Amino acid sequence: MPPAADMPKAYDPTLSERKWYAYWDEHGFFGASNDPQDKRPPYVIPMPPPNITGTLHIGHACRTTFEDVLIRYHRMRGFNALWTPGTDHAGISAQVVVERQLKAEGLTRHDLGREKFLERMWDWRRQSGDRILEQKRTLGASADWTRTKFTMDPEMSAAVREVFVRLYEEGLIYRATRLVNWDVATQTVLSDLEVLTEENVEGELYEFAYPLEDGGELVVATTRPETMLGDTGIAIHPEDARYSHLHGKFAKHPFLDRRIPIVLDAELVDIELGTGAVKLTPAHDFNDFASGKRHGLEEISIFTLDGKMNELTGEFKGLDRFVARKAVKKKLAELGLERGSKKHLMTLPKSERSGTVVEPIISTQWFMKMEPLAKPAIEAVESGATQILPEDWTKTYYHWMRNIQDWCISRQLWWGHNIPSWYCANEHCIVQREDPTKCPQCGDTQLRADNDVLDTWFSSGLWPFTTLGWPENTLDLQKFYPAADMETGYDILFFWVARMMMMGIHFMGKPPFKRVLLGGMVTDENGDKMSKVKGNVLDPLDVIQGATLEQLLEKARKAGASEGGLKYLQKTYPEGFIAYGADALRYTLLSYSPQSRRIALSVKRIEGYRNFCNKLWNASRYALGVLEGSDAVARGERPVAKLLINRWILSRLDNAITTANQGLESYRLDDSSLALYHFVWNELCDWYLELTKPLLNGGDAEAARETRAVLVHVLETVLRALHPMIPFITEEIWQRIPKQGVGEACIVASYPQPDPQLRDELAEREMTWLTAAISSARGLRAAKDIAPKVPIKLTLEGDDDARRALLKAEANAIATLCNATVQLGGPTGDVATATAEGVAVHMSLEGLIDTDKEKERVTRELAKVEKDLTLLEKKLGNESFVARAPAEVIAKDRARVAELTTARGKLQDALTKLAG
RNA sequence: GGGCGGAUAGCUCAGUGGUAGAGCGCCUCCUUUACACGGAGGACGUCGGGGGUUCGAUACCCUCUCCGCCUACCA
Repeated sequence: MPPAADMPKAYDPTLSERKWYAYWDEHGFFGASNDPQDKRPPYVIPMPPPNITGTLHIGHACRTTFEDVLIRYHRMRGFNALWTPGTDHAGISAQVVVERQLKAEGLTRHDLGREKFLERMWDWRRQSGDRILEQKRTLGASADWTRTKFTMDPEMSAAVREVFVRLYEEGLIYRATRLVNWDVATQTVLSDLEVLTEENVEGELYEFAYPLEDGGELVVATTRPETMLGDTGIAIHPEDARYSHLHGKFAKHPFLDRRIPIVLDAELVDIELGTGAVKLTPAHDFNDFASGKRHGLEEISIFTLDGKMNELTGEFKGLDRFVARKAVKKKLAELGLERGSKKHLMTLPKSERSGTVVEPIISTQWFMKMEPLAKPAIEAVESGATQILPEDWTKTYYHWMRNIQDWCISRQLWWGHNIPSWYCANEHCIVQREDPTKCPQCGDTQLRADNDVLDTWFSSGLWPFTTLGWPENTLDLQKFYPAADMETGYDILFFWVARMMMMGIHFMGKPPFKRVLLGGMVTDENGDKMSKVKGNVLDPLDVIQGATLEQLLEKARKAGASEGGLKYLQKTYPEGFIAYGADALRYTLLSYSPQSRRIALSVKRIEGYRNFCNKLWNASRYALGVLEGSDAVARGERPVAKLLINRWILSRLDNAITTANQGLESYRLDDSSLALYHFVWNELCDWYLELTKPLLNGGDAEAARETRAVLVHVLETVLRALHPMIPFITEEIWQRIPKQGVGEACIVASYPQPDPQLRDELAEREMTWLTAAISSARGLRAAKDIAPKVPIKLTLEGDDDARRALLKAEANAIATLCNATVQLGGPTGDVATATAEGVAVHMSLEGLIDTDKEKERVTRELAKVEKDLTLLEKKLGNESFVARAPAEVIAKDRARVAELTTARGKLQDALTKLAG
């Protein structure tokens, strides 16, 4: 392999162009190749097939990365990383996007016609599928096994139909006429989860009077005056003395020929609120509907499906519902029935799909009973059969599952699985697996198919088993059900995960996965949800490959960004992005704690990890340069080390590897990545590499040999440890390392494992003394403003024999790192003194003018020591503490007191000298 | 109204019953032979307020305030 010489001085983030693939055979043996054309059988496609789709969102980048790290880790541990990754389900986003496109063109799907609309849906899905594929590939996804299927594939459709019919036969799916949420723009029913509420909309609480049959009037209040056209009752509270005489009487509808009964309803009416009398519109309000059922009131629908007034509304017929609101108010005013109006803050239910105000209407729809399905799904989590991580979410899961309502599964859309039901002339409903030719009840052959389709989440909820060939008992099904991990965002815990749990348990007898890993939602750096309209969407490809502002604007425009969105882009990224590389983006995404619900992705942070990659790159260049021409070779085993720094770095390496493994095993990838980051930058680069320099140039051949052996081992090992997170750069460097018997590529090498035997506590303790001495000396140099080039004279003093021995042994290293001449002993002559970790460093001030600055510095240091000392002495003087605190805590504090006391003495001496 | 979460350095966030951590930002110095995408040094926190438990609380319990998210309802 080419050595360091051909490595550019700066890390090139675009090296992700060079990619290594893993393959495996039937024995689970992993091999590797950097030739994408390599088709050694049984070659496993390293990428999902191109027929996938989904939203374009950096959230997917996050999940792809998380998943890929786990895959790579498992592979390196030697497990067959047969993985069942999350699918991109087939629905909602595509419909929203295409419908938005149509809206922009001034069209609705009805203008386009069913066939053309579906064509357009497929087009969009193909495009977005290609795009996601590209994103995943660029990010380095290396799945050994993918199982991504499109829920609209024909075989899926057959499975969906089977599920529907079975649930119908079991009585879990039924047809009912109920009040449902209706979207008047797209003309479909919505499930509760698809209705969004807009907070604190300023509305009007309008009051008007119903004339009573026996004379007089009853004043009611409403935020929706037009619904009075559908009023069939007025409710009063049974204990309301103001109105009790009206019970059983009737009001007269002012415009329509209708008698309106006055009923008592303690459940609905709040005496304090409004006028204390409630108009009832059972056909258009959920509470009124319930109240209407209690009192047997008529349900009169007054809207058409597109949100206009229907033929039952007399003169208002044909008006849009909001126009009708004004017209009704005008008419009431003319009749002298208006009784006032107040401003009223309320929440407005809107359709997630179209953004229009949702209208409750009475409609016949398909429903699914949820309670019998939810119960075992709750039990699965309670028993631990399925674990939700982070665990906080289990509470939310239980809460939702325990309060679950029946699910309206039919939609009046054109994109989705058809509901396998048919109706004859007598309105008999037929549900069966094969298309029927005649009605089994009346023999009618003129059958009409149900035009409705199923809610997207119905088929998505079946995904864990239908993609594996269900209802056939295939090998795949036996092998891959249940999956180990389900990795997704918490925002679809209810939509998708909960439904997969219920359906999986119902049809397969066990929950579909052992763990549910919920990641946070990726937002922009202000914590706002990414939205194409707002222009704050970060495309992973732009971050990885770089993009100019013009490119960003162009892309945003295409995606339908608003003017404000474009301005946001211009302001936030005036220069566009430079290429940060896939490794940097991956490392950034991993560094966020999975506990947090929000991942406020910041470009600065990505830059920080790009810098880390550069650091690693250059550390490797140094190491490879040092190794050149030597016989040092990495063998995957720890070399024997006698020298302090070598023993120390090996011990610290083991520490980092321990934490990395723990993190990977507990899905705390943030812990793993932080531990390795810290090891590489703050231990390997800041200390070890610097300390190898005096050893390698010191003329001691054995020391240099040992150091090279350790250096190559540490570098090779840490690259393997980092590989799952930053695969591109680690593979690139790893291929250049002189090594023997550690495999053909990092992607298939083994993951370093911790070994408690490798810990060297003595070395770690001694190293704290050494670094303390060096840092103290550097601090003194900085405090006295002595340029690095000017050599200084240091006298080192240890509190005990162990420290004195260490300082003596490492005098040469200290001299090199501090550009100093070093001797041991107490302070002589004019010196500046610093102490830490039981090590005092005296810097000679000969030839330097003594300044007040030095006094100031020592005084400050002394004050700090004394403050700590006072605190500790007070603590140790507390009898309760000494009596009750654990012995080791007390011993630790006592040792610290001793150390601080010595330090105080030295500093006081120094101060006296300065004064004298 | 109900549920869940959060409040820690200027910003974004980790964390722990034993005298506070990271990244970015800030200040000073340095182009030293791996790295200026760098190095050395430095400043900065009554860990939201108030109670309690404890020898000891930022951490555990209670309470208040503020902020998110989810959910129900508002004639």
